[in-house]
Amino acid sequence: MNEDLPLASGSPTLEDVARVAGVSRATVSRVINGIRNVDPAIQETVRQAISTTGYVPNQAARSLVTRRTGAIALVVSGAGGESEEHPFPGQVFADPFFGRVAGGIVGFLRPRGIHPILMFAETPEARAQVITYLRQGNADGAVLVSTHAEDPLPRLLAGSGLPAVLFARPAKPIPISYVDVAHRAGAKLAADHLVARGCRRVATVSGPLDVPASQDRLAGFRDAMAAHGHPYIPCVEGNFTHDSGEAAMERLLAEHPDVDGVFVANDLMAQGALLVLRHHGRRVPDDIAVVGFDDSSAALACRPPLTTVRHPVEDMAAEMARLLLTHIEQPGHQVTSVIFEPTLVVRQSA
Amino acid sequence: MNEDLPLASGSPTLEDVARVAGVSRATVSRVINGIRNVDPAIQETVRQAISTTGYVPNQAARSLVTRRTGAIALVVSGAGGESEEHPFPGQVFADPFFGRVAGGIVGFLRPRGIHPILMFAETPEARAQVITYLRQGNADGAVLVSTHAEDPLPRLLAGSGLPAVLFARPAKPIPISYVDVAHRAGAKLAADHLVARGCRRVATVSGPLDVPASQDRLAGFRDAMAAHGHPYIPCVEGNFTHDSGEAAMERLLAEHPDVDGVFVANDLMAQGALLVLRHHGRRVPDDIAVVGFDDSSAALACRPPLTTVRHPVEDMAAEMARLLLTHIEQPGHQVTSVIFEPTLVVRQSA
DNA sequence: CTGAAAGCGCTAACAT
DNA sequence: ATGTTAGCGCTTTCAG
Repeated sequence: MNEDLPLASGSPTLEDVARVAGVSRATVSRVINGIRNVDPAIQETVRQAISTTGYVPNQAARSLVTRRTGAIALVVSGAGGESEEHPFPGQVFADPFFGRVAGGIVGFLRPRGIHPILMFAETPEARAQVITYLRQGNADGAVLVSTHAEDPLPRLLAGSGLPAVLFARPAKPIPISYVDVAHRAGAKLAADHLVARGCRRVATVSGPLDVPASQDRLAGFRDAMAAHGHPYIPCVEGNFTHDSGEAAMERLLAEHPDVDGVFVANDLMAQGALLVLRHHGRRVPDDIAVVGFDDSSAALACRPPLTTVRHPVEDMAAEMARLLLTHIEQPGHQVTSVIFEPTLVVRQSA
Repeated sequence: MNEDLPLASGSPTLEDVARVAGVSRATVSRVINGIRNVDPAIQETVRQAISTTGYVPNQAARSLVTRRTGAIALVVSGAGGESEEHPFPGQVFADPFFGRVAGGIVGFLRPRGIHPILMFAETPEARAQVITYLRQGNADGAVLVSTHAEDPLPRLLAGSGLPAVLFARPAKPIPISYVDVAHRAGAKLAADHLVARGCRRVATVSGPLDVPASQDRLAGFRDAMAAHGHPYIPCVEGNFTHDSGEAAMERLLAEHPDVDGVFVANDLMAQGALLVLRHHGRRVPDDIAVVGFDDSSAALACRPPLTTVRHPVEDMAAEMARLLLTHIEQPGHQVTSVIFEPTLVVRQSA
């Protein structure tokens, strides 16, 4: 090994390492990429050379030939029209839900040396930019978390032929892979629990009814309650925000003052509902039991702590990443959906 | 323009566009990169060729020669030791604060065609990976949001010579650029407001006292209260979480039952404090006034809505991105800090 | 098991 | 104003 050859200025390249180790570029490349058929002694020499030179591979050069970037896009998308209202994108990120998704994705991808590029797609321009960005080969594929039913991005993605996976089933059938939770089963868990604890006059606060998740939670809840002999379940529609939960609960109380149990379609709304109940002097769970959905950080911030249906977001996000990787590695892989089972987390609100 | 030349398989390259347009690669490159000195007629021909071929530039090839990736790392970092506790990284993302940072960064960077790569650096390995990742040229620089005072990453980054900017002043002096808010001035705003509304027995809940932001908010509050003739201000330390806010308020009430005003060092803790006050039957703001810090989404979720010191997080994040870009473009640029002035947002809690 | 050589697609001197 | 030509640093046949 030639210890003291002059290195070119700038950061060392394969060439430099090869010269120091007294071998060819190809050999250095082989040891770096862990390809066998390299003499152990030479391997050692090369490793030495790598550390004495302080060599790090140049990802651009590598990508140019392998056609892989080691990055994927993590797209948070809305339906559009939000551009004028906010000076900054990504307000939606205030929901702790997205942090959980990000955590799940990174947990799976990071050990594999892959990293997510964060993109918001709240306007038509932003959506077009996402597609262009992927086409330029800045990322090998995309995972998409969509907040609105009318979001056109899933279709754009499916049409582009780029590897992509959605969080949640699209509102209209689109040939694209996705992961989701069994919303109906989760709602049934809530219904069974409320009935089991003796609630007789049960109502629900749903999410926005144009999104499949909300529809399914509502339908699942009503079906389960019907099976328990409660054919009519009053419902007020919310939009998954804290404030809408308050408003919905307020209305429910006005229209059905005697409710003794309520299933709220997500924890953030349930938190708002709890505030309203307390304000009206209703004791939870004694006067009225409340079950949420998600088991987000909001559930623990509630008083009393919220009994809720656990949405395994991190596991789902990890699966989404895994699915994306198979689509990237096997371009012809068939469209797949993976459904997770929710569980009930019993705390004190019901 | 030669409409019907055979295109190579795969996606079209500059070469293909050039052939179709009947010009050289260099000319096509010039029009794509908006370099003048190109005949308008030829420009038009080239644009035509680009759209007929469906050409999109290959970013890897471009990066290889320009030494720019058009990506920066957005690093959320902790002090370490969190690896065993959580199966997934980024739990900290539950705090809406990070969503605001991300929004501010993207708002500034996206129009410039730059995107953030999300990285969590909660363990020593993860931190090393961040450095390696940057060295490999996967990103042109990093913005760092650190959650703990003992985080070693700022120092690693400063030592590496890679372009980087911090959110918030590091606990110990490090030669690295950062943006921050005038914590003392913000705390003074809170103090002045509490005094002006007639509070006489004032206390505070601070953040973790090993981080400069907490120290400064506490010191600024105490100084301002002293100036108003209140030399002794009781303080209970929290850690910026909802739960710690509850615990702190509980303790404050036990030790100083007669407090009539409290400055809580962030909104999440203030939310917890408000819950405790209500539980103890204290009316807010009549019996006791509460002022928070941040003006995060939690402030509006409080009952009553929280009077708080607005932390201009999005603007600060945008500035952080701007600063990083200047460091990337001018490698020798001097270390800089930018301090933002907070404002008081008066709602109903004080 | 190792080396030589041919590009990957693009930009940027340098010529013209 | 446009074309020619050299690479950027790496992987990967193909020989040996």
